[in-house]
Amino acid sequence: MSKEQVIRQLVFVFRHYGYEGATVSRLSEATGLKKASLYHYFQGGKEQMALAVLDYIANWLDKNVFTSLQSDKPPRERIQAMSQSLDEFYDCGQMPCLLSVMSVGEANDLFHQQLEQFLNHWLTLLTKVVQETGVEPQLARQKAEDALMIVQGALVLVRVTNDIQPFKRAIAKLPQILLED
Amino acid sequence: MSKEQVIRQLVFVFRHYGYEGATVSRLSEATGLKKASLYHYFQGGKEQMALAVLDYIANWLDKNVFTSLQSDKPPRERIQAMSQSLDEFYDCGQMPCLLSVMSVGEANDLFHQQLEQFLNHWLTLLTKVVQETGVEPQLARQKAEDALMIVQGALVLVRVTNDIQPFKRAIAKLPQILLED
DNA sequence: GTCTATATAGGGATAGAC
DNA sequence: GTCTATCCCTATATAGAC
Repeated sequence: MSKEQVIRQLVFVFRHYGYEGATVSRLSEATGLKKASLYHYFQGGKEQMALAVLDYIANWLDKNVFTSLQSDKPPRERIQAMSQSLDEFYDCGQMPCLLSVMSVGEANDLFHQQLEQFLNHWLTLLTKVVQETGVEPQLARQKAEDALMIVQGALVLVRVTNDIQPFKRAIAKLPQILLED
Repeated sequence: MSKEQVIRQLVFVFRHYGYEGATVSRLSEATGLKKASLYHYFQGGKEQMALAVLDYIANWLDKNVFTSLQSDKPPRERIQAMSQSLDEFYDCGQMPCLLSVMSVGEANDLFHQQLEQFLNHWLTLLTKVVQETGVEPQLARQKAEDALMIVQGALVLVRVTNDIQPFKRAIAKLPQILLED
């Protein structure tokens, strides 16, 4: 089992249980590796496992979302590409976001820097795309924030109601939020 | 110290740390009561403390938000009253929402029923207000969902960026989301 | 690399004095 | 009602065999 395959299992646990809920026992069970083996891969312990997960997620989004945001296609197509990737990334809203679950409690103390940097990067890229459509910088930034807000909010609603429709609608609404209104 | 005052301190810890992060040690420190004293108030232990917190929050929102949603004033005024109460309830976005932090991991297993029932109640009341303005039931429900989504999403953004402006804007936008568009 | 076994700290929870 | 002292369990982490 490659290290990347291990990390993918860790991702699942951290996203669903949060940092404090992601016990080494659960991480061990999910990966099929005994605790000592996990510590062989990640000598910094659970904190390093979480960092590896954050890094993996940042790379995935960079490759699948941010790249298409920066392509040379028209803004609308780039937004649609992002929407599609997000639908996959959040598994139709059923997979929680690390930004949400890692910005709470002890995890927030440990990883705030990474989370903030990542979110700002995302917002900056989105703002640029909106600006290209002739929108003023400040308003473009607000639209970018609105877009991420509705996605994050939809994920909360889905978790609580077990209904993925709000997420589907939020994703479908992204072009309108960013390009119209 | 009255039991209500104790619960108010518990609320703070659960909202900021989530269920698994809200250790009895932290709860003890926050309330100024030693562990054994907490167990005197809440014989069901930490789970009962969380239930008391959920109950307290539900009552607060019922009294301060839901009541004004059901008043006999015009819809716009009721929405504005709700917005104002929410600004207070979330302390300008700096106080996390239990719906978000308790819908993760073990807490979600324990409290899903309460969370879902509460959220559905809120959505139903909001939907009714929107319907009164002549909007079809299905669209009214979507507007209600959009409103709660943007608030929940704003709370995530505030936690990660340490900037309360997105929350302020989300609150200010509620009348538009619910009554215009 | 992966395991069993174990060390150490902190979690939730209780007994019983005051 | 509140406390000190304590129990048991699980959490994180490590040692060392294979």
